Formats: sequence, C-alpha cells, structure tokens
Amino acid sequence: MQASKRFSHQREQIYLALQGTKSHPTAETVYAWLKPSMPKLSLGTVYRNLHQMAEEGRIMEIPGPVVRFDANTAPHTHFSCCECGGVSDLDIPYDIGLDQLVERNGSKVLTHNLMFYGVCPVCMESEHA
Amino acid sequence: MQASKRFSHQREQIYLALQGTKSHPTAETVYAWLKPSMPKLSLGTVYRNLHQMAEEGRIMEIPGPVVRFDANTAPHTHFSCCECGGVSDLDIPYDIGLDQLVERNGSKVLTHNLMFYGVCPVCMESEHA
DNA sequence: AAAGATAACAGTAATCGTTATCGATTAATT
DNA sequence: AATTAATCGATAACGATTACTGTTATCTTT
Repeated sequence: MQASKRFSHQREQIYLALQGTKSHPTAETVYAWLKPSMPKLSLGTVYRNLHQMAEEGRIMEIPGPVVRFDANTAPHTHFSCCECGGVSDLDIPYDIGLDQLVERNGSKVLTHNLMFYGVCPVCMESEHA
Repeated sequence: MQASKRFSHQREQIYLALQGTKSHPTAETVYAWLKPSMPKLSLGTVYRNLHQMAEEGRIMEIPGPVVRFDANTAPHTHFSCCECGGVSDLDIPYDIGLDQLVERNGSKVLTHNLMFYGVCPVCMESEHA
C-alpha cells in the first residue's frame, strides 16, 4: 500500500527553497525561484512534490484561494494581509486545550488553525491617509 | 462610489436558502437547491449575489479550496470534517482580546478565523474500527 | 558494473471553481 | 408609459491545480 519513496533532486531543491524563507510561498512562487537554476523544472513537478511532502508531514499547507506552503511544521498562527496578499507568522502559542474542548462533542480533532485577517504593518505605513 | 441596490427575486431566494440551513453550502450547492424551483436560474447569478451579500456583510464567506457561505454573521468558530467535507458550527466564543494582542505589532486586524480540522461525530460513528 | 523495474520527471492537455462579458430583462423612477 | 441602469441568463474566459503520456533517473538485482 505504501509506495517506496525514492530520492529526487527536484524535491530536495523545492524543500530547501521552502526551508530557506520565512515567507509562505505559493507553488508558483517556488517555481519562479527555482526555474533560473533549474531550467527544465516543470510547474507540475513543484505542485506534485509540495503536495507529497505535505502529506508526509514534512511541510505544512496553508489553505486559501491560493494554497501556500510552510517548512515550519510546528503549529503556529498566521496573519494574512488583505492589501498585499502576503502571509506572515505570529507568536501566538498553539492552545491544545481548545482541541480537547472540541473533542467533548464526540469528534476527533486533528488540528486547528488560527488565521488573522487585516492590514500588515508594512501596508499600514504605505497607507498615509 | 456606492451602487444603488435594487430588489432582486433571485437574490432573496438565495438569501432565504442560506438562512434556512445550518449547513454551510457552496455556491454550487445553493444553485442545486434552487434550480428545481427556478429553472432559469444561472450559476453565475448565485456566485454574483453571494459575493455581493458577503461584501455588504449580510452573509459570511468561509474561505477554503471551495468557498462556503453562512447566513450567521456573528463571528463564530467552524469545524471542518476531513471525511465528509462538511462544515459545522462550534460554540467557542470569539476572543477579541486576540485581535488586540496582534494589533500591538502595528497591524490592523479586521477579524480572525478559528477553524478546527478533524472527523465529525457522525463520521466517527460510521468508522466502527 | 550492466540490466531491469518503476518512481519521478518535463511537457502539455484537461479539469475545476470562479469571474467576466454581453445582449436581454426588469425593478424603480419620472 | 417611457426611461434608466441594476440585474439577469447564457456562455466564454480565467487562474490554480491535477491528470496524462512518453521519457529519464533512481534504486535493486544480478
């Protein structure tokens, strides 16, 4: 049932690109980063490997209209800026008590996601209204 | 700048359909509900009106790979079931203190969204493992 | 080290959810 | 009743993602 995984130069480069940034790039962005040094790289390959690594738990998927990825697998909170569309990290600790609270309903909680929406500090400044 | 809004039979039916359910249907689902009684209804009309009402704050959008809608505009928490794909409500109060905490970074918080992922009680039962 | 098996690839077509376009309708206003 | 523009239905277009296909590369077995 479990397919044997084999090494792939492309997958490693994709992972390293993700690991080397604090931003939360989309598949398209990762593709744009790597394309110059890997001219034969295909966008489908980037999607395939990001999805595969997310399934393995090696990276995290941030859901949204456009999916973003994060090499930081420790659960943490994100801030989504409505102006620039960027996503950044927040220092709000993961509250596992909430999961336990919800499980009293008879459900099984895998994780929860806390996402803030607003205008990031950078965009606030450039809005000299 | 503000377009004058005019009554629309279609929009009212769409709103009533949303108001009459505790589920959080997609645009496609609302369309499927109304189509039998409104054979000339167009899917684009459903999307257009749901989006318009969300902008006015008359309904809420629940982001995700497929956007869902909710007639309950009071901020509340959702549970997304990985098995059946359904989204249900949770009784966890909105913590406005979190927004204030995040705003100390210099950002402006419009809202935050707390989403739990797991297996809902119904799916838990049908998994007699 | 060469050969065989098959995971993963590049390139591209197809799919899916959603948005935009456009001529026809229709609610409001005169 | 005539006028005006918001809204409609139908459909084309769009962007993000996935699926397909023949080729390449990794691993295993010899």
